[in-house]
Amino acid sequence: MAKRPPTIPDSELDVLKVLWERGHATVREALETLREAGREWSYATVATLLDRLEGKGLVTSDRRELAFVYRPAITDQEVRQRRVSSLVDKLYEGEPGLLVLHLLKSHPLNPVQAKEVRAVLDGMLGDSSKKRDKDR
Amino acid sequence: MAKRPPTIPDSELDVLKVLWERGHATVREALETLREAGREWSYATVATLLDRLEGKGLVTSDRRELAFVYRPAITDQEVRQRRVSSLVDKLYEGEPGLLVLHLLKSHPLNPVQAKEVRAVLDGMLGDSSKKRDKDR
DNA sequence: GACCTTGTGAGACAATTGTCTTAGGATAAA
DNA sequence: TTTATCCTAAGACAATTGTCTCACAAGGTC
Repeated sequence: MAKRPPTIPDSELDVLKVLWERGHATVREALETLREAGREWSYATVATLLDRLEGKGLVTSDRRELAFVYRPAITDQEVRQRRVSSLVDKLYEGEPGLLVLHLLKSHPLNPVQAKEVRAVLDGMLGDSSKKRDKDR
Repeated sequence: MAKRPPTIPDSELDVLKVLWERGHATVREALETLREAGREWSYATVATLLDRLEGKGLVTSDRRELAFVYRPAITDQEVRQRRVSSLVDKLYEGEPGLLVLHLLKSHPLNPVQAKEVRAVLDGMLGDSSKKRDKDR
């Protein structure tokens, strides 16, 4: 019975992001980074959030010198993965294609990205199914 | 100051989905549909959820005969829109393209969808930017 | 009328989230 | 060593979410 992955509330996510960016941080360092990013939290709030993240196994801590140093124990990719899968399951009938279509329609890409995406798609489809008749 | 849109917890979303499917429903009808879909909720729970949804302005109710009849006041598209935007903002630096790329890599599409997506992209890019050199 | 069946209203209650206060241990500075 | 700092521990507290219980009203049934 795999217990389902812990939820990551937004506030905790913001803290986690700091750890991803910096690799590791003490409470105070995280606080400062967050301040710079516009989050007006108190020291204790950040400490609580790191604590909760540790409780969920999403960060680890080890005591160096005075303060605890926290490091992420989950990657940003992993978190994205979870969020996306959950979104697809909940609102797109488990069909990632529907989400992609929706995205393209409602959130237009810039040309550079669009091309990049198309390249990936071409790769995925493989030559046989392409409609590049001219090449024949 | 537009007050930010209300959050829609998962349980409420499940109820909302029933209304989208059916167009409208009483508490009992919603309960039954949910039961069929595997949700083992009590009548009161569904009533509470509909009530909360109404409090948030996401459904309306009018009393026909005995029971209240609830109808969605927000479309599924709207909800999807919100969730996707929030995801993009929170985990993809506001760049929908990054999400699309991620999706394609981690959740492969079936060929039909892939082609459909490519068609949309081609439309979006317009002829000028295509790399169909052969046409020149 | 006395009784069910359905439905609503009003809350209860625990878990999670968002934020902070306060007390006390270590460390560094005077 | 007295003070001023910085850190953690412990928990407070309100809002939101997930679920439910219970009392009571309105409509049928015998």
